[in-house]
Amino acid sequence: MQKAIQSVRGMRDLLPAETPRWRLIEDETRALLAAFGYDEVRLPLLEPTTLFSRGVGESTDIVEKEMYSLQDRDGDSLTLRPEGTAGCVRLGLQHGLLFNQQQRLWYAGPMFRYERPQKGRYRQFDQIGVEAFGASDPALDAELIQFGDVLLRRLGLREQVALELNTLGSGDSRAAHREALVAYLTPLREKLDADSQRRLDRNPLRILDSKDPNTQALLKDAPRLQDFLDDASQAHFAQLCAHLDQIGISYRLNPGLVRGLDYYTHSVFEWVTDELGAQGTVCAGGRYDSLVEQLGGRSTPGAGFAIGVDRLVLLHEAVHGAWPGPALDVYATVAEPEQAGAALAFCQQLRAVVPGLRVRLDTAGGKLKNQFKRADASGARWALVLGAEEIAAGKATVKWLRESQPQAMLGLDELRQMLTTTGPG
RNA sequence: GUGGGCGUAGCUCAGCUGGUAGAGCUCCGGAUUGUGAUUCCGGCGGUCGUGGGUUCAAGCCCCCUCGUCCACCCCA
Repeated sequence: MQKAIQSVRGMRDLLPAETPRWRLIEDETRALLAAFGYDEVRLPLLEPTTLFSRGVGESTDIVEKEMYSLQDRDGDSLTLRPEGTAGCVRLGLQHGLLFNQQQRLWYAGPMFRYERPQKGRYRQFDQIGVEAFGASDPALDAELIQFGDVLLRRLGLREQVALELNTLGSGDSRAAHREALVAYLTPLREKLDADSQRRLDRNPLRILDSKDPNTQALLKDAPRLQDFLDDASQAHFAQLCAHLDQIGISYRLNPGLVRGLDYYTHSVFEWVTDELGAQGTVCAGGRYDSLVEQLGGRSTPGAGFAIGVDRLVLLHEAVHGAWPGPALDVYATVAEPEQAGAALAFCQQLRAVVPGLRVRLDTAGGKLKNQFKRADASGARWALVLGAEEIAAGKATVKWLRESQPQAMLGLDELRQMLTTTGPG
């Protein structure tokens, strides 16, 4: 025996028992996106590496150590997309969709980051990205949050998820605060915990969120981002909060909420649950007014968020448990191998006459007893027997597997009648 | 990248102080010539994750390594 080949670490297979739950979440999201007037785009999985180093930020964890990069045959550096926003902006610029226009776009598919896998975190993971361009009004930020609220309600997950909100202010105010923070902390460097010492160079904002009590004590008099917000930034955020109040969406202000991607400005938000362990962020996003310019376009405001499909699936499973029902309505058995051809024909006639009916024909053969065992295990509501007698009469024997109803031999028309008038089981 | 838990049949797991690898479920056959979910009988199924070491003897002890899960970090 050859050594069995396994899937790549952190890249999962989805088995038949799980895919219906995925489809439920994908279908609900797609329907809601249509209802909000969003248009679908499809993006390549592979992009030029520079798109991400320029878009996401040179010194972010994603770019520094998590990208799957490879050399193309002509020496160009390509990267498996670690997130979707940069690619979506690239698409908009390349096709002239952004300048002086309003665009509402969405896309779905896998993203790739080289991280240590754990619950809710995988090297290939699925996102549905929602992006809106051309509007700087906080009403857009509010609508993106409203979308998340409605989606979570539709999935029956709203009670398990809370909204966290923060503002980073304009690019200028963010930079000024960062400078002041670094100036304040640098003399204290030796007293910080190890993680925060590293953050001091990379992402000082995150130090504010340190779990180390010693570090927290040192931060008591640290410069606060709020004090650096200019009037316009403050007004923008106040307006967003007012909108949310008006549509009845409650939120928790979290000054420690700092998105790890460099492109965020003004509002940032996360939908968070505590039912998934450490990786509890189920959707997250914010405004990125300077990203388009950073990627070479005319300055265009934008905002968006990403839905972590893997995590929504996990949460749905944790909250709603077993799901869904059986995948079959009818399981057809064949008495002897000689009747297989006629059975193939009969099953297809049945599918044709009853649209949507799910009919599986047993092709494993063997004793009728075993075919019935499989019929039972399949979850189907009815079993059919196709044998010499039935074929000769152009009929099939129908047996109810879940209810006590008499077994009967019926023709195609009677069968259609019975199956279409029987309510859902 | 760091830390901890776990790797024994297709699945869930037992396996004592080192002494001939087990159970339940699944699957197949039979009791029942063409009828499941209950019962009874029988059967298939294992390089004990991999490689090395200690020992008369290793699933068990030691070392390496791989995989997996959870956490840190970070993020969807």
